Amino acid sequence: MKVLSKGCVYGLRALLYIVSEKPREEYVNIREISEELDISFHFLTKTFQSLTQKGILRSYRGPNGGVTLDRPPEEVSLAEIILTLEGEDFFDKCLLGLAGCGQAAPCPAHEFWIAHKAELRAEFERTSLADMGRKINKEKLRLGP
Amino acid sequence: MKVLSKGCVYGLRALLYIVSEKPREEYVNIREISEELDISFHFLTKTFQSLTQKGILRSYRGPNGGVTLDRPPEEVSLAEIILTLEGEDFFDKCLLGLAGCGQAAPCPAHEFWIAHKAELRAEFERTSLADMGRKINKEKLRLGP
DNA sequence: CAATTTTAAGATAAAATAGTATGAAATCTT
DNA sequence: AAGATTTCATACTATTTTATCTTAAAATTG
Repeated sequence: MKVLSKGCVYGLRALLYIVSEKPREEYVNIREISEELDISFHFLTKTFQSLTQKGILRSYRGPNGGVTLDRPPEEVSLAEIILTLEGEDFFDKCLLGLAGCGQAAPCPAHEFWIAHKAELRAEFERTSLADMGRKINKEKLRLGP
Repeated sequence: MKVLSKGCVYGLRALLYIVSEKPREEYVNIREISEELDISFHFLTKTFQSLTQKGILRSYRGPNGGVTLDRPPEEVSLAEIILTLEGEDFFDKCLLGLAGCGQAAPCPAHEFWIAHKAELRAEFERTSLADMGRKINKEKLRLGP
């Protein structure tokens, strides 16, 4: 049950690194993060662009530039990060992948699947970056899959 | 949030077709199912092999051969079908895809993710093929994604 | 024995995902 | 102002996964 794409996981790990290792408001060099977490620099760069556009990160170009959280980590939910990196329709998919599935023509799994997705979304909404940062296991952040 | 592979979805749709359209114990021609549901015959064939090996389906070769449910649909859970077609480790994966994540070295999402997977699994366990068959929307079964 | 139908394994193709390359724009240092 | 640094943006390539097709074998029927 692979739920998140690699890009999304990279983004999450990187955000957790920033939250747990760096002072708030300090611009962190992307190259440093990529080396520290063993993630391709250019790939991470792309992921960060989406997070910057969404207002989760703030960026600064030029020497000593980098990225930093644009808001306190308490105000960034896991849901927002995932929706940004996986697409806003993340929670809208039918379990059986049927395009026409919906209130009007529900698939046999529609009812319970919709309830289940709502629960999951709520859980993701109430989990903030700060919450996750607190639970972090620093050694593990850098270990890939 | 794509959770199931196409093979798994095909298998489910095909099982639902058998349950809802055919008398119990009657061998159904695989080619017929593949044409009726617009699924590649050979692909479906492979999927059915797994279901047969698992004892969900029973098969019969030769003229008028085919597949039929090996057990009453009340006794086949959605969980069993999914575990068969997606692999037995379906519910064991870390949200962040970290190989080392577990009780000993939990990732920041470990706790709630494990609870969530358990719930989902329970839901899948108590949903039977018969339950789903009852909710079926015949036209929709054949529409692809 | 000939026709039919599932089983099985391997090759091929298509799609999705991941990663790379390049150059432009912004900012800093001198 | 010039040159260095660093993010931004887009386009391209490679890899992996998923899906499909090909071929041939085994079982069953008539």
